[in-house]
Amino acid sequence: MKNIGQILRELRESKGLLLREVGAELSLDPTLLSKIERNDRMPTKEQAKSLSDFYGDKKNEVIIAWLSDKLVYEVQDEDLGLAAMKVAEQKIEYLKTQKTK
Amino acid sequence: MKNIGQILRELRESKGLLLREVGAELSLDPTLLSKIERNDRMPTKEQAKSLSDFYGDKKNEVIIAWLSDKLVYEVQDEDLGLAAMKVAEQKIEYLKTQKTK
DNA sequence: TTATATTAGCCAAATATTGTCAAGTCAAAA
DNA sequence: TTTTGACTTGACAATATTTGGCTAATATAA
Repeated sequence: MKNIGQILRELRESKGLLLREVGAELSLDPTLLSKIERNDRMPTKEQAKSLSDFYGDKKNEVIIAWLSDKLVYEVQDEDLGLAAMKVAEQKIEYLKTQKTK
Repeated sequence: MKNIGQILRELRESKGLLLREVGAELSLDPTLLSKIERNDRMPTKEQAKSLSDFYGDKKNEVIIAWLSDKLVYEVQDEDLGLAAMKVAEQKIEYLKTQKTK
């Protein structure tokens, strides 16, 4: 159950790349990427997208980690967070059935 | 599976109150409350709190609807939204076990 | 019609997020 | 020990988003 930062750091290191190398490739300031990998900054949607593309495999894993981290952040200090999460799940499932109509 | 706006409107109408009456009670501009009840604006945490307090019963229901709506909003047009939601749930459950230590 | 309730549009103020720079730490190489 | 290179940190300006609330429009009912 990894967070987006961990995943990105592991992916980068597994390829032996430097922050500045990935940064150059994606026009992303290396210090910003550093923050992202330490979960100090949340990547924007575009950043998450281009990072997941860049690392090729595990695209969905990256996006899911990013999205789920945002969700956790949203309810992190709410007593009813978990309950709300379950309701939200049902709402999404319901919306899905609606869309197919 | 109601959204926050529906719930608030139903609660208000069930008590026969006007937007301006509830607004006056909570120092909330009636036009803002109108937007909230139509899901045009998301109430702030404080507004959600004071509204749930105001309506007394169903406090948790109001808060859960509010939080879950925010969560749904966060992933609404993401293909992986539901998958991310499930991961987020696990992350929260994990964080809970950590806190009790 | 007139009065009252609600909704819609708009925009300024407040708040939050983002990108970037300069300075800092740390470890390994020279 | 000094230097080098990779990364981290803190601060701040630029941007973007959210919020509150005004005025005007619309609806509903007497």
